[in-house]
Amino acid sequence: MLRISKLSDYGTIMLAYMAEDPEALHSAAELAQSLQLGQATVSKILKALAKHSLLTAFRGASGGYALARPAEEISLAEVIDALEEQPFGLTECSSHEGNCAQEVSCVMRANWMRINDIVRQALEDVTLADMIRPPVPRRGTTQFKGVPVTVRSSSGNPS
Amino acid sequence: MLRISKLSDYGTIMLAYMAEDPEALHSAAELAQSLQLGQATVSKILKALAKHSLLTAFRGASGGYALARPAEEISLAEVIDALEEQPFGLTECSSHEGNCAQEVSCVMRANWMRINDIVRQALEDVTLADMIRPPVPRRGTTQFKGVPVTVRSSSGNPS
DNA sequence: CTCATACAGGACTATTTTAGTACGCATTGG
DNA sequence: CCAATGCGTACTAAAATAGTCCTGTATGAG
Repeated sequence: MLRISKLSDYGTIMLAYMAEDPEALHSAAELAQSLQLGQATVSKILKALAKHSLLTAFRGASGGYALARPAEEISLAEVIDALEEQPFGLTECSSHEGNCAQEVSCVMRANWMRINDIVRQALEDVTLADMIRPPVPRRGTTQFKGVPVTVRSSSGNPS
Repeated sequence: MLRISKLSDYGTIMLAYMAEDPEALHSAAELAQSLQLGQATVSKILKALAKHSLLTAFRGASGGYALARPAEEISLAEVIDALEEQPFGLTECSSHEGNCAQEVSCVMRANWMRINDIVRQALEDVTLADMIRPPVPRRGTTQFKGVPVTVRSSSGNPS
């Protein structure tokens, strides 16, 4: 379908949870407990996130995980990249080229890729910090209506 | 992952194929032949599309299918709606409410829904007519209206 | 120094989803 | 009438996903 995997979903929730207390070290056990998820599963997700440098792991007794970066700098796209198996792309064709049997499908590929970009961008424009913030119908400027999200341009000197 | 099903992919291709010759009646056999797909599969997809009024079916000898509407009026969102099982939504939570065990996840739901809207919109903005048209790098026409994809924002300001 | 705790990495199993096929029924043009 | 073609549904097969477990390594506490 058109849905992120449960692992990514969990991962987002876990990261959001950790983002609310970025200083603390969170162990797999704690997270599993707090979020009511299987410990083995939580552990698996944490490992993947650490491997992709979204989390920093501390081993040993009283170890655990902490966000590797501020929540404002972690986008959903990164989380998904870390936890989904397949590359990214709405269609198979959009991720790897080559095996289109038909011309029509090849013509469409470029179009799919453009749609992909839009989705991708939407995911990149939202950070963990945004996710734990109450709904915000609009904040300063358009929140993430396909445009600027982490808005700091209200004051006149964006970039 | 984050990918439409093969059925939707095929469906899009099939519709695009038909859109190139909207007057003609296309039988399942013909499509299977032309697009090199299994006839049973093609047939299954056609049925679903007809059921959702994207195609009009003609039974009996020398029957077949034809687009129910001009290609300009059929969006990818409709195709996907017709061919995907689950409702639509990047997360489970965004489609049906209720079972969030945690507060964090509930706070996030609204945010996911916004992201959903963006994706949805991107899919609604593209029609079959667009898909069979060559790549079209340009924006600002009626092509991929609405959603500017070029925005940036991944700069976090963690203060 | 030793041990319990906690992460690392990988293999494995179970479950769920998706893809693909089959088959009997209904419709219709020739 | 009958062969072509769609209709509906049930079923099977394959693949992807989710979830578990085991063995190894690091490290803080006692």
